[in-house]
Amino acid sequence: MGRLPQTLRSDALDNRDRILDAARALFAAEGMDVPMREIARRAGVGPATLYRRFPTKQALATEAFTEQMYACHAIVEEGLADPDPWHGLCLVIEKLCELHARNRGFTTAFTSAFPHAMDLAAVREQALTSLAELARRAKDSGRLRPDFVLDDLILMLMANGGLHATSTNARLAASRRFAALAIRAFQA
Amino acid sequence: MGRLPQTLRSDALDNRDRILDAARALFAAEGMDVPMREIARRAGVGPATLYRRFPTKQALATEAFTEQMYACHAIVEEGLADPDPWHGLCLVIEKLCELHARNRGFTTAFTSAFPHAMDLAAVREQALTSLAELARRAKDSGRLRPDFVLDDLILMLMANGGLHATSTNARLAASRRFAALAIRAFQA
DNA sequence: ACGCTAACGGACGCCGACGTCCGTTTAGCT
DNA sequence: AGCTAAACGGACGTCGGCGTCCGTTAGCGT
Repeated sequence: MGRLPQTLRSDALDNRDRILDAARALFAAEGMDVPMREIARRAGVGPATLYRRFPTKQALATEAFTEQMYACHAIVEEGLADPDPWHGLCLVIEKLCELHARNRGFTTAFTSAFPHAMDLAAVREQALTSLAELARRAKDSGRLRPDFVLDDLILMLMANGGLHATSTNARLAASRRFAALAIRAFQA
Repeated sequence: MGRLPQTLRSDALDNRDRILDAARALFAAEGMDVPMREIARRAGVGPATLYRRFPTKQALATEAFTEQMYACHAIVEEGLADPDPWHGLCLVIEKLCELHARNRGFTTAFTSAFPHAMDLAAVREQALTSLAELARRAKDSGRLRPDFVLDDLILMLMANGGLHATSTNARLAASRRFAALAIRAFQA
């Protein structure tokens, strides 16, 4: 039972990065159902190389979206740092909707697609905790409806994912209007 | 160039009905991406028979959803008949959301999937006209926000389609909560 | 009852995506 | 420079859905 080397060769590492770049671009533009081979093609590698690094599409997606996941976290923290909690919450809603609108695939991966928690679950939970805290403060400030629950926001984010449109710009516009409506629904 | 008979034989007509039933059931439950063959299997016919009646999936969907389309129309008319226009509009929103939640496929067919207007366009337009009238009255009554536009409602319906869930019941629950939020967003 | 033909459905070939194997290339170390 | 094993990628077999052809069945009119 020989030990595998933990350190990738330089060319292998380079290919890995190119694969992730390609995956991110294609997932964002086309959604989660792009063929694995197209990602490989775009990255300039053979299918075998892709499968060697990421045995399954979920593994690839998990890796590709950690970046976006941390972006979500950052957005929430930023909102939490806002002196006006209601204003912070509004910013969070707007920015999260925009982020999701820019990434066709991220939304589906985030909400339904991957039932079993891809490793991002931890970050997700942390973000949710911060979000709950932000909501509590906003509620205290009297601007957020007292009967608001966190699930309402999650529901809205999931619904935001239903805004299909061929062009990214159209999706962005729809998403912005939707965020505005969501905010109106939440305010006291 | 022989003339084709305009009248279907009795067994053919029977099969046609069974195909439509199967299609409606499967489209509602599984969404628009069920294989044609599964519809045929469920209807108890061969693939050839299915393709003979409906050369394309869109043709089948168009026929299968006319019923739902008229249901939409009826819902809007019912809302229009309500003495309280705001209450009527709320009912319309709730019922439309529920209808879409019950039919996984209808939403996608209705919103984005079929770019070129399936024959239902006429009914759709008529429903939209009635809806605009209802909105006008609701606005006059002062309960609906003055800056409401019809597109906002369409946006919400599209977003409602993003509420994925494995079970129909879960989807229904989510849809109801969503409808309530939408109504809150719209009221003055 | 019988024949004509509409209608049926099993079977076929095609295609695109999948995941893997294996002969070839090349990075990295001496 | 030369060697070794890590890494590559083209090629392969499989699978599932698609749309069609053609030999068989059975409705309907006489």
